[in-house]
Amino acid sequence: MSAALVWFRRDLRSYDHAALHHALKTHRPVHCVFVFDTTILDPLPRLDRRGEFILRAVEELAAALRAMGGGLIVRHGDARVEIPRLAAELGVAAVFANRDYEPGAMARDEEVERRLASTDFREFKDQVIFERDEVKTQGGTPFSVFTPYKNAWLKRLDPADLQPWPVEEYAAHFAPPRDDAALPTLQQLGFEATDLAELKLPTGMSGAQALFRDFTERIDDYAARRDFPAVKGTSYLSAHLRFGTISIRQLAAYAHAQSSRGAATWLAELIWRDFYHAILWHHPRVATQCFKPAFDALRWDHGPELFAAWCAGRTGYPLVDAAMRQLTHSGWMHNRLRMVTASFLSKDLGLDWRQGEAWFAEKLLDFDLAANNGGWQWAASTGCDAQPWFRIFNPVTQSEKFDAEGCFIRRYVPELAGVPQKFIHAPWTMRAAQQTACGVRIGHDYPLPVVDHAMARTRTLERFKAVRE
DNA sequence: TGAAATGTTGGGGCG
DNA sequence: ACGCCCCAACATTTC
Repeated sequence: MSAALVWFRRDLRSYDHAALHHALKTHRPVHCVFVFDTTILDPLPRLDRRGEFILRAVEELAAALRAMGGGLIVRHGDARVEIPRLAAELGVAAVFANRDYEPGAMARDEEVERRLASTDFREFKDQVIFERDEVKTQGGTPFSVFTPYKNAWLKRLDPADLQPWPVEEYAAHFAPPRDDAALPTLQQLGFEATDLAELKLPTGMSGAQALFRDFTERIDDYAARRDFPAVKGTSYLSAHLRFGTISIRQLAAYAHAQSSRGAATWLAELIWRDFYHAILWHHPRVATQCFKPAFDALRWDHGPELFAAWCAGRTGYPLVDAAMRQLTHSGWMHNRLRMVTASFLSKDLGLDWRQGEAWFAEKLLDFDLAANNGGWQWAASTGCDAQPWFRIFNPVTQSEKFDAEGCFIRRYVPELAGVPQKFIHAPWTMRAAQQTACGVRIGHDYPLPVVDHAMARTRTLERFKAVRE
């Protein structure tokens, strides 16, 4: 048996791991490596929480591999250079990795494969249940509408698709730990300490499992509770799915085995994730352009001050502002609010969805290009199976429906803490005396609405009418 | 995974 | 008793 190298990327776990399983099964000894990739990390802000989240996950991964008799080699540099160099140094016959579907990652992997020369580069499906063109229409074309995709996905699903890829039983094939496995510090990676610990977001595989265990107690209520940001209704697993500290097969298998409406609804969300990954793989152009080319002609407004107000959570619409502050404060935003704020940016402020997409990409701990892009194009009505362009969220109505008592608003917009429920969704409708009574001056302590929704709606309808068909 | 505009219906007040 | 109006409640259509 020849030696192999398993390259960890967005699959930071030591169980149910396709590349690790296949490497261990067919090679010996098997080395493991993680590269803190400077081409990815260096452009991030110094206070980005992802540096620490990844470091914590890699620490736990290294410990778990050591516990099985292996180890994790760690490099800090350009993966396109580090991986071929390490493969040559170790004299491995093959490099194993789990497939990544982002255009940039695919280009990187192709470059690595070229530089590996005679060393095999083997990639595996791991981060989704069905990848690329595995789910297609009867005519063999890719789906561009979710519901038929989901139906075909469910029909195609076989228990084998949800089986874990075992690791531990092949532990004897691990190469023993080397002496160059020391982890860099956060500072050496170029990041400053963040508030990740204060946020109490569980990290690593163990943190992911703890979150999942907690969610299994609530999954049956998911359908009924998921839309209310003040309620603990969602799984809070998104960042862990992003970095692979939990296995998609473990989650999908659990959800599929349940019979509740909540579990079925949550499984549909996991299928959305597969769907958007397939869309990005089939249509890499969506990363920078509208899925529907006709909408590339949309003339978005130029409004740097409006964009700044949106980012800062100072638009004057309480639910939008609470959501934007939740994002900055915690690196996460409730999914209902991702729709509300995305709709507000593109339909109320009239700004290019790519501006909002970029802000989310910078701020979200769970940022994933495929899902983020898909969600933004859905909200902006430029995407596949997007919401119709004339379907425009009313930020006040959404607030009344999904944060009726204003609990969520008051949590993130303390200026409005004293505003009575009757006015919490539209505080500018209070008379001066009422504002004084509840301790806030609208336009002074908290902004007046930066746009009028009714007028903005009319403008958006005109904007889209100009380019429809 | 909307909301607004418009249309319809039916109960109650009233002359 | 009856027609008329008002308007809430619901349904449909339009964007």
